[in-house]
Amino acid sequence: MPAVPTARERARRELTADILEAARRQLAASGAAALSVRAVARELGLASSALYRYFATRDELLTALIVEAYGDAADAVEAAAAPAPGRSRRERFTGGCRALRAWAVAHPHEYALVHGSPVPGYRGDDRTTAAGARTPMALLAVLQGLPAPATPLDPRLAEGADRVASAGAATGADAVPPALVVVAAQCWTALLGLISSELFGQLAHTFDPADAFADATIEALADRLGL
Amino acid sequence: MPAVPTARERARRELTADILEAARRQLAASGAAALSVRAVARELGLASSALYRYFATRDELLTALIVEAYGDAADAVEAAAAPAPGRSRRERFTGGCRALRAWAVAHPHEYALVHGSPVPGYRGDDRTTAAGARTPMALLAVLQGLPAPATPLDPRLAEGADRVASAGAATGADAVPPALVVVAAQCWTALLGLISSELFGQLAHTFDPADAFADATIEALADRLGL
DNA sequence: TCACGGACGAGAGCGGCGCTCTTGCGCGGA
DNA sequence: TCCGCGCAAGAGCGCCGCTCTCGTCCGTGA
Repeated sequence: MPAVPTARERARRELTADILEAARRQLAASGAAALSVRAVARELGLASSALYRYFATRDELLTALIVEAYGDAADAVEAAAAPAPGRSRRERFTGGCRALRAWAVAHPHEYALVHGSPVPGYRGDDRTTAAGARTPMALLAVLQGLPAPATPLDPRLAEGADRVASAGAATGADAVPPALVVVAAQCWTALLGLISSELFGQLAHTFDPADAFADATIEALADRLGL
Repeated sequence: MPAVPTARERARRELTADILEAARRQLAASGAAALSVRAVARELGLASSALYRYFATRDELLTALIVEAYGDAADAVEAAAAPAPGRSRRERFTGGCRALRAWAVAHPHEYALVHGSPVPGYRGDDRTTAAGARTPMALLAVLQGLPAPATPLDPRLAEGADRVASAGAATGADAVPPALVVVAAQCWTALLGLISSELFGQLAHTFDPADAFADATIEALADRLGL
């Protein structure tokens, strides 16, 4: 590994980035199922077989996009949920939630890719699960130092709550009581349900457009967390 | 339309049913994206072109399966949420929610078909939205006669709540105060989020297996509705 | 400096897909 | 009885993911 990369290495890196960019564009335009290796190659003026030197499989290309999407969403949420002067804990939480919804509305295909039905046959690997943990952990970090809810912890949930807490400890999101971790997880699934329902048309002809409904729901989640 | 169907008509009906059955089997085995007209035809010993006399398009076949899936889920939920001697309102609600989750766990591909990311390019039509309304309406009907929650109705949500209420009036699910309709809709999206998170692997390495987590979440929803 | 190995892109090709069109056949209403 | 329509089959089009082979050219070690 030389300090100065060879022309080959530079070219490889650049072409890899170009492929990802074209794939990203196709994903945003038409969704994951419509993303085809051949179309990406066409857009780049390459033979489709050439792409397989960079991504062994369509699934690998998709995995790269999934990791990217998780990262984009997490960036937005972390920025909105970060501590800031004059920003209350409740505002950090609701801001983070709203940021995730806004990102999802702006990037529906990317959201569907990571939080919709898994692409058939696709096995999430460590890269994707790690990338996917960032956003919920950012929201969990907001709850640090909050008192446990009045309702005691269901013993059947203790193991899961500990797993979450220990995962959060690595990212500084420890010191959240297990019973609160459970409530937080419930709020997390509720938030995903809210966004998915809106994007996937479950709210058709009811609360549509859904801005007010989303805001009200997020406030209700904050209430439930005691924020 | 004769009282006695001709042999042609009988044959057409039977073959249509056979096609749906084979498609159902493929869906359950491999998911919606893997369902192919050609494979269904192969299973039935037909030329693939013959199937297009019965379903003009792969999407139409998928639509029929979607309507079926909605119906199956609604049957299960309605049975569990129906009034019964010695069954409290809370039990009807939580039973209905648990029934939906149980159906989803038993039929993950069907659940993904109706509540996952929409099949790209697929436009839900009136048939699917009508079929999809049955389950939430069954749960809403449980709330008939319940008092409105303490928090007043957000005026921005009044229109949507009215739409839901008027849709529910046709199915006997009227007499639910608008503010409660909003909370019910929030619980509905939360329930979908709970089930989707479990099925689509968002809970991986945390609350997995998710039975206890699901039960606790459903009880929390009942609490929130004042049941 | 040169020769060789390996990375590279192009092209042909395989099997599968959704979907269309044509062809020939047999049922059923006039 | 005879004609028309519904029907299944087959060929075919353009797409897909993926593989293999082949000629080329870069980069490195001798």
